[in-house]
Amino acid sequence: MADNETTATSGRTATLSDVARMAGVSIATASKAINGRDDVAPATRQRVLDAAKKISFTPNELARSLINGRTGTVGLLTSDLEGRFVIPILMGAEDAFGAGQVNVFLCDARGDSIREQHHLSALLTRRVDGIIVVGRSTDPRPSLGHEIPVPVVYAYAPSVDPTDVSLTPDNREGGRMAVEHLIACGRSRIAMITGDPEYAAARDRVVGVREALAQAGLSLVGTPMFSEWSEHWGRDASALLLRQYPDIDGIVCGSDQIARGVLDTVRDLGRSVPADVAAVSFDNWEILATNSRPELTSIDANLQQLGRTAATRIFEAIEGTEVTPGVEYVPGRLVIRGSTIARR
Amino acid sequence: MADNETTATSGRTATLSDVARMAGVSIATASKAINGRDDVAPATRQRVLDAAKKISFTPNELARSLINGRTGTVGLLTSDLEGRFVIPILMGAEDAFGAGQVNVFLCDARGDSIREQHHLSALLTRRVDGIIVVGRSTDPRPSLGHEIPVPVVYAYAPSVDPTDVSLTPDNREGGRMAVEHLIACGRSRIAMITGDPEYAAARDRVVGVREALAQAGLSLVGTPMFSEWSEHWGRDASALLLRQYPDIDGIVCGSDQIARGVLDTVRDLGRSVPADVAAVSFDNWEILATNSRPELTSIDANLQQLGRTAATRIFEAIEGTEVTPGVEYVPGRLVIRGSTIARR
DNA sequence: CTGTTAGCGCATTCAC
DNA sequence: GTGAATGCGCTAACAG
Repeated sequence: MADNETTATSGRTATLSDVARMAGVSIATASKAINGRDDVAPATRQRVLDAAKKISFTPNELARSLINGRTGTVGLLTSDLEGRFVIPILMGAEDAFGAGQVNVFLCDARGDSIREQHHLSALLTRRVDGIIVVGRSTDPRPSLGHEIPVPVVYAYAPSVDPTDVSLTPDNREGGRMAVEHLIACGRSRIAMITGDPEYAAARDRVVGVREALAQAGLSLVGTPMFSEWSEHWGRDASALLLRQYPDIDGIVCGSDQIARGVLDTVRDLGRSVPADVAAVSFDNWEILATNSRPELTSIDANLQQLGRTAATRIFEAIEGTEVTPGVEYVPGRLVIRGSTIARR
Repeated sequence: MADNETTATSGRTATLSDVARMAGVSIATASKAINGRDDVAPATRQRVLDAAKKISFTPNELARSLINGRTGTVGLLTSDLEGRFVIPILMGAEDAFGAGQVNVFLCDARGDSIREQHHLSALLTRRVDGIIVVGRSTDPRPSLGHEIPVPVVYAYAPSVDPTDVSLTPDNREGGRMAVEHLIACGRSRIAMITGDPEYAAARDRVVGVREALAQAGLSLVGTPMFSEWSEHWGRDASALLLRQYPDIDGIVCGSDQIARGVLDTVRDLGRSVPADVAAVSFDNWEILATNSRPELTSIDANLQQLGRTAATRIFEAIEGTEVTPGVEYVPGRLVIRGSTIARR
């Protein structure tokens, strides 16, 4: 039960020399045959391939990597405990790399810089070809520095160092999109309830919101309400807001969670969404957005796209292409649901 | 901008022989010095260490692995797109392995068996020391077979093959815990609303619920309501249920999402949770459980613990310890909040 | 204590 | 076309 026979002659995993011996050729020839080099006689190649299959030979990628200096692996260094951001990014990266071509080491630093350093050295020691650093907020994070011998791309949280390559959601543009959509829905008395003001995401969205309002000759009703990213806050803030400004007809919510709270309160107050008050939020966290009454119109940050782009940048850097440093802002997309446009 | 000088003499990453040359010793001695072997003169060791630091030498783990046959990596093969289950499991596994000691390749097969096969070969080619397979439900999944030369542990979704090693949440016991808690809260008219009957998780929990009720001389009010794992269903089902059996005083919900829907409806009907109706659910998905009114009492599947155990089993198998095959059921834990016991 | 020798598994010259 | 030789970076016996 303990030993896993490899269907083969030996008890160990088969090596190329096993294949060569079995096919009656040299290791070199076996290598060429298996790697599809064209300077091998068709008959010989077939013999080698048959032998390889028979003993279920699996090339040892470690040995290959040792030779050509590339491992076909990248490290994904994250601090995003919950995995809410990192997973879509990881999926996007896997897409871009092509499944099975490149493998990803996922390391969770738990927000601890010591642990991050440990993981970083582990990754370098394993000779990853590149590193994607995923932060847990869009606030700039410390750079890993330039002493790292492989390309590094910062995703979600940009690096504070402008000479690094960073990708982050365009929250300002997101704020604009939210307001433009509300205006398109015929709203003009628009307020904003958002999360923790310590977060750049919260502040950036407000900036965008104000810009779009100004451009339409409007301005925010009341001041943006900052506190926490929770349903509780959404409930409390909207109660206060609607009491103070009963004629509000549109609310931009800093997150789907906040929007859920807002919906609860509006409902409790006997008003209707979207007829009386329309709500648009951020994140497009499906589990929240598609289960509310009504469903939430929300701005998706396109994280999977962000992951794909990150992978592409890594690739380019590996290939030697010049990658322009700096922060690249990845646009979001508006997903329209029932909280802004009534279903019929 | 393109070249990353390694602070060192050459333009390439430093190797052990660079260190040796610089310290004026042989490669072998340098190796011993760096690896803390005790047959090196203190002075020599210091010279080597200094040299290594100066050219920022990083040992090449690939070369090491090639020699000792172990890579210190494991593969996490998942089909859980959303990452809701896989992330806690991954974190548990990282814990158990010890951060930095072992690195994890995370591969998402997207529920596609072709892609899974690709990832599997990629992992084997990279010579991972073990593989953890994480399913997206607790329904048994196909085995990867026994031809695999490294230990495999199935987590969350057990393997259909009883000779494989599997770990899965104990949903039956979870069902019992839920009912026992409701009974302890003084409830006796208990109903159940749960998700898709195709899921073993849904069925297993019902079994546990019935067992615990029977043991207390009670039985379920009505029949278990199966449909989907959504808030919508929770709302609809509870409306129906409470109309049919107005004297219900406890509801076991198949998931936190369903519970959220139930809470909405109970509230809409002018009844109070937990005073009139107590609700307990499954998953303890914090974002849902701690943001409702009242917060949800929920059964946590202890996935992080499950991940830790999975890693431990892999470890044991690698070390040659005999690991008993079969399905191991990991107990959950009850997290009590306001939906069963009123806050004061 | 230190250095020499021999590989780990494979790909790549370059003669034959 | 094929195979012997060389080396990727490192460790593990052995000699000295």
